[in-house]
Amino acid sequence: MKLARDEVPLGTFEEQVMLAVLRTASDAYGMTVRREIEDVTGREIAVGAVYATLDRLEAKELVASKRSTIDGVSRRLFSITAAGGRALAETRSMRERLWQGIDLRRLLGAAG
Amino acid sequence: MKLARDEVPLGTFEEQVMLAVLRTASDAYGMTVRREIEDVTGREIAVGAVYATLDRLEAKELVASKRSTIDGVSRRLFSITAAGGRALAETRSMRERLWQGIDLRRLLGAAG
DNA sequence: GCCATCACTCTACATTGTAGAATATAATCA
DNA sequence: TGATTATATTCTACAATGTAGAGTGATGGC
Repeated sequence: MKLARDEVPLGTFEEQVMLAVLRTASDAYGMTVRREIEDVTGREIAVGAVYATLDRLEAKELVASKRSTIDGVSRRLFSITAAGGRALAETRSMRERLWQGIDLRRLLGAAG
Repeated sequence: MKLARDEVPLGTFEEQVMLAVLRTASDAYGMTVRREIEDVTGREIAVGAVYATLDRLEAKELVASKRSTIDGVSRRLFSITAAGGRALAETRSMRERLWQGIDLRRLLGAAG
């Protein structure tokens, strides 16, 4: 039971959330992150899913948050930490090595 | 509680397992799939993790298996189904859209 | 028969993914 | 002013996925 949190790639949704934070840049808070994922992936996301994941990512220090009030509306703005950036990079390169050499077209063509 | 199993992208490990099945091609069974993931990603994988995931993928009909005896040794050979291929493709394109426009280099450089 | 190998199954539990109701705060307006 | 609407977040509960390690069964050599 070692749980080397390092080396373990990000979960699918964790990665989506982190990427959405990056994409919404300085305006990354719960609602915009959710909308961004919905827009880009085309599937519906529950609010709770976003915040729960954001909380867990923050606990692992892969994202950071700070309160910010704009136009009288209080928001929790998120950003990616250095460790978060590394986790994203590792997750991606690990996956790229696995996809290496796989012919997606043939995969779909073969069995339809 | 609709659970549209479609549209939901594959989990990180599910994807790794499916890719390893493709990579080991006609020799894809528990042990080789495990070894393949370990070799390519560089991290240790428990046998149980592989089989549990393979079983769940089979239940969702994303992979199929059949018994085969070679040199007196019985093995459960796995292959990717058509639906499995589509799931892989969808998972990948969904992710690619999210990564679109993100500068990994800058991401790592900025905060190190 | 006993031991070592190889492949797989089972059990149990931790982490991640998800839904939806509840709460909080400010803006609007009859 | 207090009901109403809109926005943002928190909370609760549970399902699905990820993981470890012990257990089982078959085979082959000694």
